Amino acid sequence: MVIEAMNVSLDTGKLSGGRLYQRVAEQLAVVISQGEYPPGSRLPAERKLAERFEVSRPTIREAIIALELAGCVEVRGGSGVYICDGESDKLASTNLDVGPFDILEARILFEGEAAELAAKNITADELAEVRQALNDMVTENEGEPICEQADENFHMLIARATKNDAIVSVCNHLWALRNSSPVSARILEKVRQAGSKPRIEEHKAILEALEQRDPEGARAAMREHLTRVIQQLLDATEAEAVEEARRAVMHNRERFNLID
Amino acid sequence: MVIEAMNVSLDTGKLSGGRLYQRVAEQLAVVISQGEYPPGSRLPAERKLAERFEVSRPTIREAIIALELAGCVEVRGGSGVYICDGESDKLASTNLDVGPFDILEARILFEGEAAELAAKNITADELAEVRQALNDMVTENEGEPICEQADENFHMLIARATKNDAIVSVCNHLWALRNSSPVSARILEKVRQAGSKPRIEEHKAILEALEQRDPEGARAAMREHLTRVIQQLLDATEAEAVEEARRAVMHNRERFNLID
DNA sequence: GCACCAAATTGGTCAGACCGCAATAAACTT
DNA sequence: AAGTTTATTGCGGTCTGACCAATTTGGTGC
Repeated sequence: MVIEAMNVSLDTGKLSGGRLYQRVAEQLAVVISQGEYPPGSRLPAERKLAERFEVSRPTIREAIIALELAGCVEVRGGSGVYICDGESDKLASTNLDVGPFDILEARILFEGEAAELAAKNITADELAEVRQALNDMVTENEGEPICEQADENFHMLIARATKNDAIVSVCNHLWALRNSSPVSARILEKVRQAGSKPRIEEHKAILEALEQRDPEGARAAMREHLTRVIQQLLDATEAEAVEEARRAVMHNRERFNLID
Repeated sequence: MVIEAMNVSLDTGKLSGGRLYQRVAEQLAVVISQGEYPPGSRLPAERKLAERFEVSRPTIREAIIALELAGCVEVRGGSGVYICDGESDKLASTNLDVGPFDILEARILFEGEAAELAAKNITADELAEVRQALNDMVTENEGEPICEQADENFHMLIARATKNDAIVSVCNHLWALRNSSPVSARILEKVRQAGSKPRIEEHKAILEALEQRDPEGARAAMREHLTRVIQQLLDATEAEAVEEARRAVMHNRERFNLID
């Protein structure tokens, strides 16, 4: 028997992840967070859900497993799937699709302060590592992925230099947000195409401030750097006139006139 | 056709969870961590794994999804399943047991900036919500859990007032760290016993700065508040002379002489 | 009203099939 | 011989339909 696969509609636009189960999990999370199934209540049977979301039962099962691992639901064999009353924390932090502007703004605020603290606590060894990351960015500027990696290393090394695990964790979180957001991915791709050589000088300024143990200077250099990245993003997205990106632009541009 | 189900041996003793996929995921995680499949390498095909673990392919898929959500592996459609060079990324951000001092220090840096931004963007409605949260803290100061909740609400509302989802996400993350850390829980419990009335005044100062749309004042008030919390933590832990907490004290006290 | 058992419901798992993508090998072109 | 295109192979992705096991439910008889 021939099966017609992939005729799934779900044309409400692609949500996160190319995987079907992820889209279903997200939809499921939405209807749950909207209160359709209050905490403690039971979700419809897998078979019904499969019918409702127009996917097969295995897919529904996978989505439920995702929610289960996220701590949103509890599965009791033979009985049903129950919504945990564990707030919507998990849902919010997992599914929140944060735009690149928000992420960069947060990084300005946070990494600026982190750089200031790092300048006070960084060791010679760590300075060497940061310098190495900068070198990687310079020498391998053609190989995009490596450059991206070096960029992340640069910033994470500074975070680590603060000797504060919470700061490391937050920076990790921000990079994870950036990498997981589909919107971010698309916009960042455009920036990548436009080339980004001048970033080197800005990173260099940060490094020099750190080397001189200049907290204020490090903070300023970091904010300067990230502000310029935002500026570049604004230009890139404006040139493309991407619909939703444009909305973000208008929304953010006015806000950024207030910063610095 | 009649299928012989549940004749699976797996008699290596019951592992976690009654669910098959969880046991398989655990076994898989073990063989991966033992180096049988080094980071970057590819896992055998799902069909082979199903054969090896004596389960069906759907079960293997579910186990792989669990590992994927845990950040241990990456699934590339049409290609295979690859072991992530894990590093500190997912594991660290999930398991990292961050101490309360680090969290508070990060909050000083981040929430201070967030408050500054919030003062610029907060609306009248949001101000009312913040004021309500403060009231909850005052009136129900005896009921600890409610007070805790009101405290969290107070800070999260300010984060939301920035209109920046990334900031909301980060604050969420910091509170999650605080709540998930066993060390934090223990130390915070001590502080709770010592009473914490004066916090009200500090929160009030933050609210007033927000009401006056005073960015600098809001930042200062927030940092003042959190700095005092740290001070209280330091005193509480010193009085108790908790071993590891004391180490943290020594480590942090000298550092905080540099801040502000 | 209560204990008990059978049917209905639900999750758990399985086997086999088809689809589209990705990587590699083979054939072709230059 | 080197580079480019195309066919092949393998893999994950998903679907279907079935059966198993545990729970729930409703009836039944006491």
